Amino acid sequence: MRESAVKDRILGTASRLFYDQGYHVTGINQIIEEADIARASLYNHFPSKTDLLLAYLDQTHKEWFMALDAYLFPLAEPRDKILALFDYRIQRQRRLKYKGCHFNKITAETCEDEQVFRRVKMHKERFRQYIRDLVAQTQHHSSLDDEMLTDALFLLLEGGIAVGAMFRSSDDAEKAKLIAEFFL
Amino acid sequence: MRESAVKDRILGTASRLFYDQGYHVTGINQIIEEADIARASLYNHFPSKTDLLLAYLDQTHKEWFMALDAYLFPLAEPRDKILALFDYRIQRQRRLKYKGCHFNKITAETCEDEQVFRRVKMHKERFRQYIRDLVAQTQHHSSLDDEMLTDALFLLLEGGIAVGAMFRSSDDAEKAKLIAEFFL
DNA sequence: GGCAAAGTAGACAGACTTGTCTATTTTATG
DNA sequence: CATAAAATAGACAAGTCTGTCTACTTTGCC
Repeated sequence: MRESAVKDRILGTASRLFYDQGYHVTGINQIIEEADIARASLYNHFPSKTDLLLAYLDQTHKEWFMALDAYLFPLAEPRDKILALFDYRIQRQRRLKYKGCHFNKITAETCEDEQVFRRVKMHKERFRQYIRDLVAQTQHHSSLDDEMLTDALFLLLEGGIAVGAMFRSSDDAEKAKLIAEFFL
Repeated sequence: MRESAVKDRILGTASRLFYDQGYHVTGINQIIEEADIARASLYNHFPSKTDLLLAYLDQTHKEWFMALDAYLFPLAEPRDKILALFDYRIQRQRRLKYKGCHFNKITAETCEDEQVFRRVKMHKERFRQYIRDLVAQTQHHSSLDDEMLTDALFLLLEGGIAVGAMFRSSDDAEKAKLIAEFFL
């Protein structure tokens, strides 16, 4: 039997609230209410609020890369794929009302939890590797070597999204894309 | 008469805790305890926790630019000043244990407060302007125009610090500096 | 139909939260 | 020295938080 619909609704609601409002200001009571499920159901599926947080991070990580793969799939040229990385994140931010990167947000909120920290690092390192693989397939006319180009693209992307959150805008991510085009 | 030492101790303790642990997990009780002052003293100087937050942001903004000015003051060449921007932030992050930008952190925590939002935007826009002024004084051999170079530097800096917070490291900010040197 | 699993409703404990208030003591200054 | 301002200790209200528990109802499956 598939995962219960109740569990999905709990995690979905919690994820939305954790991202939109923040983890610490989101209470179990609010999750219960908005997901319209019983208190015991939540604690049956997730023994603690921390477990819910970790499930949120795992789920977000998984969904994030699946959506990215789907977004880049139609494109043939590695260079186009790299530029589409910017579009992917810009569109996503537009949909999410410019609240920034999920993993950046949770890092800013929960400083000490090692399990959270590990997931954040894993997600970002994997994204950097994703870029590295695309760069390796591209013949760019940049004076930077592949590794530095990878870092430049990664930092422009992360910077663009982070600044975008502070300005509630995609302007900086768009600028980041324009700058990236100069390298490629 | 100068501002009371008690007020300074309240704001100093609150600032440290807001940054280190996060705003929402820091309670008034903890601030009182660690600052070693009376409850009524806190509410006498700061009518609410939100006022304390705004004072924290104002104070941080002010101190941030003063320390930056002091850091760049000995340098003559605009190009050196630009590169020193990276060093300034790297050293600061090392001292702060790589918890990232104060304004990025508070943005991630408090989404809706317009007064917070305004201060964050103001701080970042002023920093961008700071870079823009330095770029205008530099004769760089970049194919990017002044405005794009400004954005590139700004985004590399912000990206480097944000990523550094997620990895608890200054590696990415160091890389950002190396990339920036190619432009200049 | 029967039976176990899953879900529900809601009370409850114990601790924490922000902010107010009173009463007292310390400090600074004319 | 006197007087006003500032700081203190601590009780208190009213609400929130997470997590546990009991009792009941619905659901799915053999």
